[in-house]
This record gives sequence, C-alpha cells and structure tokens, in this order.
Amino acid sequence: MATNTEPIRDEAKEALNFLEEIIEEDLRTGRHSTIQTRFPPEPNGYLHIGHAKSICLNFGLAEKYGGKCNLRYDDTNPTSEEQEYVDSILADVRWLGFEPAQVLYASDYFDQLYEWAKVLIQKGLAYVDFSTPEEIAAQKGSPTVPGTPNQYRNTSPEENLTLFERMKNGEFPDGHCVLRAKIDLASPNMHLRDPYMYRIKHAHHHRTGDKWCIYPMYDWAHGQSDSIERITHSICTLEFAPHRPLYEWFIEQLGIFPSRQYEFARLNLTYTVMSKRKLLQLVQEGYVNGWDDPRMPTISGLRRRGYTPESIREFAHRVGVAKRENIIDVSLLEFCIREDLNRRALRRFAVLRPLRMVITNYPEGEVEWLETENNPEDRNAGNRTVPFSRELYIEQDDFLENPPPKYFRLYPGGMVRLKSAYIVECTGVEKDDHGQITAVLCRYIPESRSGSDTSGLKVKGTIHWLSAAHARTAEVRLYDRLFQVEDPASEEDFKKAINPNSLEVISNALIEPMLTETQPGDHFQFTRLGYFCTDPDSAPGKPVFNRTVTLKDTWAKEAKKQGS
RNA sequence: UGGCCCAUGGUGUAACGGUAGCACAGCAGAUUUUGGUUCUGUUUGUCAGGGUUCGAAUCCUUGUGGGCCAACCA
Repeated sequence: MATNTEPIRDEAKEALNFLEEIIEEDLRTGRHSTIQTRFPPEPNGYLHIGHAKSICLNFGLAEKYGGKCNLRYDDTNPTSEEQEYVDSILADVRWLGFEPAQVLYASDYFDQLYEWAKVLIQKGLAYVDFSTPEEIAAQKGSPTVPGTPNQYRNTSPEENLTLFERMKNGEFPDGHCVLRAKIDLASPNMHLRDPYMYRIKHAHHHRTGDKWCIYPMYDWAHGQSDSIERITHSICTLEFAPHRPLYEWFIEQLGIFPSRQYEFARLNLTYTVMSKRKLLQLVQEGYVNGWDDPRMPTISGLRRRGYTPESIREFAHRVGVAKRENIIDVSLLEFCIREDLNRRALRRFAVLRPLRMVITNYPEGEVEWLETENNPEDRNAGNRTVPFSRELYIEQDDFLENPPPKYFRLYPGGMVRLKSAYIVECTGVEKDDHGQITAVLCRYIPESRSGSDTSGLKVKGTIHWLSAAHARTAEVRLYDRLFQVEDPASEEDFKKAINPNSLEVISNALIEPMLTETQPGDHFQFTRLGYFCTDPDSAPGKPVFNRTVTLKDTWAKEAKKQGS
C-alpha cells in the first residue's frame, strides 16, 4: 500500500546517465518526438548478466521516455545461429519482465539489404572482389600504412551488378568472392578501408532456409536494420565505437532514416567470465552442467540459482551506465538478491549437517506444535507451526565442546534459545568408541517457551532445529564462486582459475515437513543459513534446493579472524 | 609507431566553473528469539605537470596509464 504523502520517488532529482542526457536533449530540441530502441542479440548462445544490463537499458529507456523497444535478432551468420538460442533469448527477456514492442529479425531485411547493395554498386560505391582473404588483408595495409587498391576496385558498376547477381544466384562457391564497399583505403580507421558487405555461404539459415547463399556482414546489416525500424538511439557496447563512422556512412549514402549509434561500457563481474566463447567452453568441456548451471552468469543460470528478475533489474540500475571500463564486485549482485529475498522469502527450518540433540527432561512421545513466523519482515506472511519433541537435530556448527571466545552457540554448560521454542542448557554429550560426538544432551527450561517466557533468562544465541521424528530429507546444492580469482579473463588460461569446490552436494539434508510440498522456482530463506531455491530436478517427496546466496555472516568473519 | 574511447575512495557511480556526494564492500557501535534485518557512526578518492579563471574533478595543453580497432564473427 503506497502512502500518498510520500512523493513519487524523486526520479527528477536523480542524476541522469549520459544516455538519458542525450535522449532528453533530443526530446527537448525536437530532434525526436519519441524514442525507439532495440535489443539486438545474435542467436548464437545464451544471454548472460551483461546482456541483462543491455536489456534493462534499452527497454528501461524506452519505458522511461514513453518510447518503444524491439527485440531484433541479429541473425546474419547462419553457421553459428540456432533456433534453440532464439527461443531462450525471448524467454529470458520476458522473464526479466520486458515485452518487446516487436520481435524482429535482421533476416527479415535480406531482400531490402540486397536492393540497397545494388544501389551502392550503381553509385560506384561497392565492388565484387575475387581476391583471397590473405590478399585483401595485405592490401588493407596497417594502421600506419595505407592500403593499396587492386584491379577489382575499378570494375564498372554494370559489371559489378552482374557479378553481384551471380553471387546471389549461387554461381560461385563459398569464399570465391565478396562484395566490398568502396570507401577509403587510406583511412586511419581500418573499418573504412573498403569493408566487406557480403560473403558467400551456402548454408541453411534457421529462418530463410536455403533462399540465400550470400549473407550480409554485421556492418552492412546493423545500421540498415536500425534505420528500417526507425531506431532513434542505437545503443551498443564500446568495442563498436570504431564502427560508428561506417554505420553513418552507409546510412548517408543510402539517404535513409538516420539512426544514431551510442556506446556504453559493457558489464564485467568479479569471479566470473562473460564472453560467449568462454562460457561455451565451460559448457562444452563439462566444467559446468549446461548453460543454466547455477554457477553460470547466464540469465538462465541465475534464474536457476534463485535470482529474481527484480533483483537483476535492481542490479542493472545500481551499476549505472558510463563509458569507463569496469568490473563490478559480485557482492553488489549478492546484495541485490538478499535485499529482495529478505522482503519476500518465507522462512523455513533446514539442517544441513545434522547433530542429534536429546532433551532429557522432555517427556518421551510428546509433540508440541509451536508457532513461528513465516517472515519477520512481513506481518502479512503469517505464521506456521513446527513440531517440537524430545529428540531434535541441530546444526553441527551450532555446538562446540571447546568454544572459542565470543561463541554464542551451544557448549557444555551453556544455554541457547531454540528458535520459537525453549531455552536449553547443555548437560553433556554422548560419544562413540572413536570419541566422536553422537548426541548433545540438554535439559530444557519449561517456563522459557517462546511467547510465554517467564524464566527471566537471557541467552546470547538462538539456533534453529528440527524434530527428529518429523524431519524429511532433501538434496541441497551449495554453490560457491566458479573462479578463484577476481578477473579470470585476464589469466593466461582462465580454466586454471576454476574453483574446484564451486559445488558441494548434500544429499541428505534435513528439512521441516512443509518443505516437501515445494515447486521448482520457489524461494525460501533457510533460517540462519541463506536463501534457497527449489530446483527443477526435484522429485515428489524428494526436493532439491539450490543455495542462491548465504546470509551475511559476521560470525564466520570473526571466527576466521580468530583462526588466523 | 595511425585512429578512436576512457581516467573521481577497495568497486561502481554523481557533482554540467562555486562545500567532492551516493551505493556496495570494510570497520565500530546500538537493536534483535536468525551472529539475519534495521539504525547510527566511520576509514579511504579527483592519474601527473603546465595553463585559463576570483575560483578547476569539470575548460585548454602536454604527459602517463588503461581499453578498443586490420576475422568472408557480431
């Protein structure tokens, strides 16, 4: 329920990023009356958190300024693109919470592009080149040495038109020739040294089938596609900045709608890699279990890990937009999901590494159903009851025979509160022949029951627990960062930096009875442990949980300090 | 040794010639039946030199450092 006295979040006072400034200026001056953006992935892999930033930017800008945003697949290279990727991309965009104004494909424009190529040829601005790739590379010179023209550069437009048509008709094998724009072989910008427009590929395209055997290059397709869609602000990452003069040259020569390109710095995250090539390697070489492995920075991986769309959108907002190279601390991402889930996730009891506890003064066979809150941050989440009995399980970490200083949990002679139940005092331990503790013995304080505590006792620690007779089992997958170094991409071999302990599977964790009814995608906070999400691998009666992120753990820090 | 882009605490990001702020992380404390949450406090910064100006993170200039660019990839 929104309070009306609260001003609508003061967006006006919030600082604008450089793209917002450009847009507001364009709107103010009347250069555009509305804006049109697009998110243009190539369907050759799964989307990752870096794409999420771009999606949030493009759709977010359109939303903010009352414009529209298209999803356009940049499908100009049939040999690396697949329908599987097309489908996953749309699903990810929608999951993030955005609906494209239109779902379009660069391949929709192949006919138009072909016609426009002929226009350039007629203007003497494009020619068919039969040189080998090596020859062309050599003729391009280097950044400090101008390129040199070859014989094909002088072919007449008429001849080029014929040649280009023959290319299109499939009269030449792959790689036999290319269509090049005739611009400036001496340009200090290598992209202007007669760039390729078309290459021959007798390949099946996932949408156009076998209609074409020539396919446009990125530079020849992208700006024209933007123009066709009347994209006002074509936002891309920094590495495309040197392409901008070419982007503008094509549009100018064709005299078509002048879309403008703007570049921003792509997102990098600590302890992971972001390039599609590297992610593909992780998948293909079995370092992870697929694109949606919860350790992957892919959107599908984050989803399976338990990240919510809201948390990712918030993250994208918080990282900001600028032109400076950056590497965002993954702790910001973790902050965003904790912030979101703290508000929304229902609390449940789970014991990952069980230790038996026997309450020696509690009647055998008796069971009490005790009330506990589903979410202390949200009164509307209500309460639930959990069974309490003589034999319990607690977390191994919550008992120590010889506790270090500042240890608030249980130890011989010490007292803790069992969350939402009673205060117990440890009276001793049971050990096996090897000296291993098999049970913690306690006596409980009957008048310390939560909600009606008249004991007057104050304890420092509160721990979670499960009634042994009522506990159910579940598989719990504990994930840690995939890499051991902050910036694996800068390593000689990024795969050597892989964290060998990025996944720990606990196949017999204990959970409270209610938790067996969960559905894949459900989020919970396991009290005192962290946020967990039900995995699709769950089977009836045997749920599987992924740890999204731990709770902040100041004791772990303190213990580490003491240890070192 | 060509062109383009960039440079603000540990990490990001504001300040649009006029008090260097915010967030995350860190540290310290208060509250707490989650060592969670919440609250309070706090450490740390304008790459360097020159110039313009009453005044420069901001404008100019030189340097330094980083990134990108020559694929029949996008």
